[in-house]
Order: sequence, then C-alpha cells, then structure tokens
Amino acid sequence: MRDNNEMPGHLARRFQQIAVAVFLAEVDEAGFDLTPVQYAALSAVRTNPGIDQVTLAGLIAYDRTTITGVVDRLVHKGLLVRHASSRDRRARELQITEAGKRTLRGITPAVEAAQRLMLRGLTEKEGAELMRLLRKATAAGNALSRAPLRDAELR
Amino acid sequence: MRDNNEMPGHLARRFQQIAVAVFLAEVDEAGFDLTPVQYAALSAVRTNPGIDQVTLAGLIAYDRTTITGVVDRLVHKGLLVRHASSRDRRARELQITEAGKRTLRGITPAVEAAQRLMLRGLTEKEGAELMRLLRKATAAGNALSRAPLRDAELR
DNA sequence: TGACATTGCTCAGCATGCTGATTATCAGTA
DNA sequence: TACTGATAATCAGCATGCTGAGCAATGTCA
Repeated sequence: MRDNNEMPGHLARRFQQIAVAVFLAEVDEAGFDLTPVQYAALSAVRTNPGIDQVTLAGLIAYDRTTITGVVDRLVHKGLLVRHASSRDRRARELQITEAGKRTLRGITPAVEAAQRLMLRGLTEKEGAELMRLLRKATAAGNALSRAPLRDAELR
Repeated sequence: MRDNNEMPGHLARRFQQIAVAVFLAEVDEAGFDLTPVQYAALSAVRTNPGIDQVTLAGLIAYDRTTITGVVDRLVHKGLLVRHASSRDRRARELQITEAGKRTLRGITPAVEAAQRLMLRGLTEKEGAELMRLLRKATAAGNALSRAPLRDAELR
C-alpha cells in the first residue's frame, strides 16, 4: 500500500485538520467563540440578507441537514435572526444582527491571520499555486459530494 | 471580505469533503463498508501488528479520543482484535484478523480509484504538485493540531 | 519506599457532516 | 379544484474530531 503521504485523501484530511485548529486558535486568541463553519455562514448571511437556509447551504457547500444546527447555534448566540418568509411559508429568512456585524468586524483580523498561518511553510508563490490547484480540483469534483457549491444567482 | 475561493480554509474543507464522498462511493461500489478513517487505521495495524492505540493514533494523526471509537467499530466488524498488553497493562495491543486482511486486499482497488478520482480535473503534473504542496504545508503545521503526526520509531 | 508526574485509555459533551425519513408547503397540471 | 411531484426545513441516527475530566498503571526521584 502507498504511504499515507502519497494519498491525496490523507493529505486532504490532514490539511483540513490543521486549518481548523489554526482557525480556532486565532479566533480564541482574539476573544471570540466561533467555528470556521459558523464564520462562513455568518459572513454569507451578511452579504445576502434575507437568504433562506437552502440557498445559504449551497453558497458555502454545507449539507442541508447540517445548516439547521449551525443556524440554531448562531441564533442562540444572538448573531442571526430567523423568521418565516412571507413569500414561502416553508422557508426561513435569515438576517444578521448588530451583534453579528460587530462580531464579523472584530473577528476579521484573526480570520485573515489564520488563513496566512495555515499556509506557513509555503512561499507566497507556492501558497497561490496550492489555492489554484485546490480550486481546480474542487471545481471538478463539486458534483460528487452531497452538498455541492451552488451559485445563488441560479436559483 | 475575501471570496470563499480565496480562503485556504474553505478550500481545505471543500477538498476534504469531496475526498470523503469519493472514497465512500468507490468503496461502497466495490461492496465494502469502511470509512476513510477506518481504512487508514486498519491499514496501519496490518503494517504494525501489536501496535498500541496511542502509537496508532500518532501514525495517522488521529486524536487519542477519536481512535477509541474507530477501533471499537473495527473490532465490532471483526477486522481487528484488541487485547491487553503484557508489558504495560494500561495499553491495548491491536492485531488485524484474517477478515481484516481479506477486506484490505479486496478494498485496495477501490481506494486507489478514489485517490485518482479526487484529483480528476488536474493533470498528472498538477496532481503531483498539489500533493507536494499539501505535504509541505502539513509538515509545517503539524504541531498546530491536537493530533500531530508522529513517527512510531521515535517512541 | 513514597510522593509525584506521566502515560494509556475511556468517557461526557459538543460541533460538523452524512443517510434517510417526515412534515408542511408550494407549483404545475389534469 | 384535486392530484402529483418538488421543495424547505427538521429529525433520528451514526461517524469523525475536538475539550476536558477521570481512572489505572507506570516511571522518576528524593
């Protein structure tokens, strides 16, 4: 069998593992309590006020059943509000609160620092190339996961 | 805020998400029921018979509390056996069973196919470069996660 | 030897992420 | 309008991963 270091799957898991650890450490250091997943959701709602949960899930490639719990926790923390849509009573429209906006503003430096930290060990050029290759590979494999990335405009 | 596609953390999560989906699909297709995590553990025990759980966790960069459940499930499936060490009564020595060996042999083509599939969209050269960059980045960030990769020889 | 720290393992608790099912609602059509 | 299929959200259940705590066994050192 191949060595672990020759298995893309192992490297993917390992890189993700380190990325999450770095994110949580930086965010905690800055005095915030937000996971990478919660950050992405909060950020997407700020950019798309009134978005429903399914569209939000598609924007950040979350499973539809995962987004429920993530939004629950953000609502519980007072960073989001969720209310029924008037156009479609099945849907829940999401809005970011003032506290949510403050959190996003305050947390940004830590998030940026984390993104740099997880690429430490790579040169500037290598980091850019890694991102390019990951973008290309994930674009090609997008449809293979249950939670593909979706363009909000297409809905 | 940066676009998701400019965030290494998002790309890491997305690539890992696709990698797991591809792995599970290929393995299921081949008639097996094994997760990427279970596969790595089973494979490592075959290579290192009699290994204890902490050393195993270090070899594949799993958290010590995660390995307990993974081994539980492999034992339950009859692929591993776990018994107390005679040298250190705290430790549990792991051995692969005949069924475990058969499973590993049978599953290998599916695992190899999955590794190729998750790099589809990249050229041969790009795939190799992606792996090189992931190896370099994970090596640099190794100590940042709670479950660093450890060399078994060093113990 | 006896106190102390360390180590191997497990557990409770929480957050992702998935499969598959269910409920309520909507939309298109016979 | 009644039927049918699709859709938004949630739920139960399971598997990773983590934090932090605890227990039993081991190692160290005065």
